[in-house]
Amino acid sequence: MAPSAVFIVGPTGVGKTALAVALAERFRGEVISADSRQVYRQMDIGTGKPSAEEQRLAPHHLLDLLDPTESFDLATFLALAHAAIDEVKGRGGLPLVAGGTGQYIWALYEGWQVPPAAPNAEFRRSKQLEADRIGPQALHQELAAVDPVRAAQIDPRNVRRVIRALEILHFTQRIPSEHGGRAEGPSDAPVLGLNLDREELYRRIDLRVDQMMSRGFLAEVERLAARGLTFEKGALASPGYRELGQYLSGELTLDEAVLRIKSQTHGLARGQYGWFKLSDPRITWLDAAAPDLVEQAAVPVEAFLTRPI
RNA sequence: GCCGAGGUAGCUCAGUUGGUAGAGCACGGCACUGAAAAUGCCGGUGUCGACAGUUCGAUUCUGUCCCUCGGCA
Repeated sequence: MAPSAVFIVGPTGVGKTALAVALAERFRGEVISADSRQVYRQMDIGTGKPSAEEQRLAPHHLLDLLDPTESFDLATFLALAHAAIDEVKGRGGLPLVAGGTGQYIWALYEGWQVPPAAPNAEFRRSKQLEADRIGPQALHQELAAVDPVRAAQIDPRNVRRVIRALEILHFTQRIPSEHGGRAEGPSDAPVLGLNLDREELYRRIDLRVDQMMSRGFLAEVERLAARGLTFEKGALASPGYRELGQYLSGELTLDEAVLRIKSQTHGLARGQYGWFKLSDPRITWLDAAAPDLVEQAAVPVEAFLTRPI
């Protein structure tokens, strides 16, 4: 069985945190964040991290674990999330996994077996150089020669994916496509999806970006930039941080940057709907704008808590 | 009121020596098993301001009108 927890999913800005906190208060729950950027310290405003008040109302896990210079990944998330879930259950609480990182959510829910090859920066760097030299197609053929199955699944132009497959091959000495699979059977854990029609969602996102700006987002980015951090890759290669970084380096005016943050965040939300599909039968979709949202969400949670074991 | 410039996609614009049009951004969709807010892929969404004239055919040429922006009054 996948972890017995309640999952709360949906695009950025729909109110996942608020619902998670409300359910936590009601069911003695604790929130486990499934968010690839909220794990970073010093990235508070731009990641929409739960406020101090929200964190006071309900215990939160998997926030503020790393410095923005460090890297985080799926396997680390899974280990930490499982540990947090066990810990919460151990004290009789209800784990509420809430977040917008689709890969993390489904990997946890479905029990993915991640190929046991830790990222190797040196390997990746040298393969990237190779790709620059011989071209993405040639690198892709290198993979196809040993693992045509995996190669067929990856667009040759997606160098990053090709390199990852080669990395698995190199460090495990096993064919990449033979890895993977799921360790656990289907889960009966409820997955609550928060939905908002696109126009309304964009309106809320735009409003939220403006609020972030008035709450000191720029100062937050200035502090990071002052440390000499770059915005091209890693934690800071994210909507908001990237654009304000471009403003600080003079590539954009502040108005342009804010406009771009909004549209980039719209794009993020669109991408999240790719992971959380309205047609997915596992997801119980709720209207995020419903006045009785918490009541509606409580129903499947009750059913889950009182289910026969 | 006069002179000039201009009205083409949601926005900023290009273009058609007459054969119903295309870029960027925006927007829509897809993939995803240790970078995932990452990375890669696909898609043009349109009364070419309105009406009339010339023409086989007008977004393109002509006329009138409407609107916008400058300048002069």
